[in-house]
Amino acid sequence: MNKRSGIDTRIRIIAAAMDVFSRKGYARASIREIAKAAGISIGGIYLYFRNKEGLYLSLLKNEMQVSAAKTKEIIESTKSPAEALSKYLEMHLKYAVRHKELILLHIREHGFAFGMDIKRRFFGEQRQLIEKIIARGIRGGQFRKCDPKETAKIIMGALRGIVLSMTLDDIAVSARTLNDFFLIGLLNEKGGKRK
Amino acid sequence: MNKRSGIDTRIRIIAAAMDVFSRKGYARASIREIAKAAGISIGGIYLYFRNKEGLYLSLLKNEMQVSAAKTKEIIESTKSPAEALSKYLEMHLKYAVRHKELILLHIREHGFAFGMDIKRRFFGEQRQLIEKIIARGIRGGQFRKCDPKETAKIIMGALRGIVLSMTLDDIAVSARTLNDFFLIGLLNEKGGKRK
Amino acid sequence: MNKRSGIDTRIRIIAAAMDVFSRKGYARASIREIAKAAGISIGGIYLYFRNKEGLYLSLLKNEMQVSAAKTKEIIESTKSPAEALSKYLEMHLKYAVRHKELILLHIREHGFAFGMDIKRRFFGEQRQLIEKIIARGIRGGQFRKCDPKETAKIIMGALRGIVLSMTLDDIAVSARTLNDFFLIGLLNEKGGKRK
Amino acid sequence: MNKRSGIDTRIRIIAAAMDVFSRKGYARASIREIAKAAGISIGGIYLYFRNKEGLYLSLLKNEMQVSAAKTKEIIESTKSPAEALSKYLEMHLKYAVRHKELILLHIREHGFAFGMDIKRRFFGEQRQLIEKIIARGIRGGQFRKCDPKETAKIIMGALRGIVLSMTLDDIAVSARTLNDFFLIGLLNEKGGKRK
DNA sequence: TATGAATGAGGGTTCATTCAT
DNA sequence: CATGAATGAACCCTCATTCAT
Repeated sequence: MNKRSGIDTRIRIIAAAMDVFSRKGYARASIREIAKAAGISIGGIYLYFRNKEGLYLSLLKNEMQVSAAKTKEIIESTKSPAEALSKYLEMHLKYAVRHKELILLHIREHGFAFGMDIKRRFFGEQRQLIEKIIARGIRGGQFRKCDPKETAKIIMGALRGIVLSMTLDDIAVSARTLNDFFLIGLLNEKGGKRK
Repeated sequence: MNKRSGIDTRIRIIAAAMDVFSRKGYARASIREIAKAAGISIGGIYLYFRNKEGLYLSLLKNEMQVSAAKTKEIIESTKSPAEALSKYLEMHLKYAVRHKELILLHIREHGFAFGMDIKRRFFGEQRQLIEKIIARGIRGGQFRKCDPKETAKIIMGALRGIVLSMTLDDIAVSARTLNDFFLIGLLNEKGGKRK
Repeated sequence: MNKRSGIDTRIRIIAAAMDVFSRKGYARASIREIAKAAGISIGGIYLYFRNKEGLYLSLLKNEMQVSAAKTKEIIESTKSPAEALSKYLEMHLKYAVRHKELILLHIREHGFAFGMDIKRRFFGEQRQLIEKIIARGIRGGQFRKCDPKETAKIIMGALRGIVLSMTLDDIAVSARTLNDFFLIGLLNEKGGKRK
Repeated sequence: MNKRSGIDTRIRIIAAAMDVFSRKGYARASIREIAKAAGISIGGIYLYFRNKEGLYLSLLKNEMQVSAAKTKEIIESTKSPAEALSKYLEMHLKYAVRHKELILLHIREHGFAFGMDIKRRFFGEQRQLIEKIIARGIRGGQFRKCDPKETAKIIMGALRGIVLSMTLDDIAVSARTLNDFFLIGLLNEKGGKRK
């Protein structure tokens, strides 16, 4: 009945899909429910997305683009490696608190036939960013000597796990404690005093 | 083809279920496929398990019991807190490498309506073990002062995430690096040299 | 073949369900068969009825509403108690002839977990109507003295049984004979000559 | 484990089947449950009965034979037609009270593909007995003139219905009231006083 | 663009029946 | 005689997808 721009409708579908997918997971979410949540007809969904898989993929791409952009911006605008790392951790923690379910969704559906490549590329890029920060920190003498690649992997994984635990086990982790944990092991003694 | 011992059949079903659940996740796994993989008829499954949920739960309980027993044994047979923590990390890492898919399965299905209580209890117990080790380490002066509970949470979460990353992203993490990362932040300077 | 009005489809499903349920009984009737008989797909049934039980209940409610309305109208438009009873018997007999299978269905499924309350209420109401007629007849001196409630129960039951026998045993009972049988026993000697 | 005579086992199966069929109806009764109730294995049932249908048929035949014999005996041992009819009604009423569920079972499963012929024959025979009594009563001047066949049909049907109502609607009907209802209409004025 | 009735494959589950022991 | 594990067809139901309107 209401004339709405196609763009608007598309956005509303994605928002609805996020909600439903997050609550139910991919398999248990139904197009019917997404359509209802989006205030559109079942068939309407298929005007904007090829199929359920396509809808999920759109979601995923969207999320990761936004996240990647935010990450890049934050990191590039910060000089000190320690501070950059701190900010990176903080950002992910804040994001996790706000988007618990979405994070859980993507982790759950990881290993899913489709979307794997997208996720792998995203995590790969994120890891390289961390790697660069660490390498920079070592070169500048702020961080102790270690393999930047290995350490980046561990940091990425550990962060992911902590965020996951917060979501799954309803555990609160303070940004401060998290920061301590990640940085104390990294910082050189002399530079060991956090800002 | 007919007539096999009940125990044997039960084991074969569980093995098949592990395989299929791990590859597909709970929702996408079908009893039909599990039955075929187990070389049994559809109805046969229901002679050994009440339903799909019961089958999954059996898997879960089994896994967690074994894992809990192993953990306890390892930790209790070790004196030094640092060493105990090291062994704990190493055990989980080894286990993760061997049971990638199963770990992914349980993480995926965490937050699932059923099985939640089992998982929460298991993780709770594991966390308490770590907590005790840390507290012991602090009392003994080997670990720096920190909140044992908070730190245990972080270690548990981080370890889970690293194991997850190894599985999802096909990333290898050496036990040595992992150990460094977790312990350096924890050890006091004087005890800072790893064994 | 595609696209028919929703109302039309609903009616066709109910008709098909009546047919199949009547021939097979509730448990042995399959949704597949009803769908085929209605010229609709399996899933189509579920667009109009919540489930098999809901479909049966719809049938039941429909039938009983129509029947109750007809009964009330007939009885209220008749002055003489004897005549009212006659008409009531006649109506049920005629109805039974036309809807053999449906009657059998409802009798069969009586005592069924669901629908019990609906049926009990319906039969209760019908019995009260008969009770009133009898009481009126006794007060007016047309019927011999007897317990109206007891007698109403017996008449209701007897009628149900006769209708059932007609259906099950393929026996024809003339309205005239039935009338004689039920009324001669009730009328006083003076009123013993039927109208 | 226990050695039991085949006959004994057969009887126990039939008793168990009566119980389960009565409570659940044919379709919803499971061989598994009957076997358990009979204290025998699933396969054991099939040593005594060809299949589920055969088991039900055996039950049916058994019931009807016993019932037919009892009926015949009672009626033939009674001289007065009115008394014979009274006794017939009383017997069925008593039987109905004791075997509610079984009666319901047979009515429910009437119209069932198999067993139809058995039931029809049984009811036919019973009706002929009533017919003979009525004819005898008319010839002897105790009963008013009426069509014996028609009336027998109605009596049989009515009785069945009343018994059914007692079962389904949990309604109690006293033998006395029933007797009055059936006989008063039949008796001539002069013979109007029941024994 | 938008609708929603219709489709039908495929899901979990049950259960009469068979058969090696 | 007796067992009960095993079978597989058939059940009810869901849901992604299509298409006439």
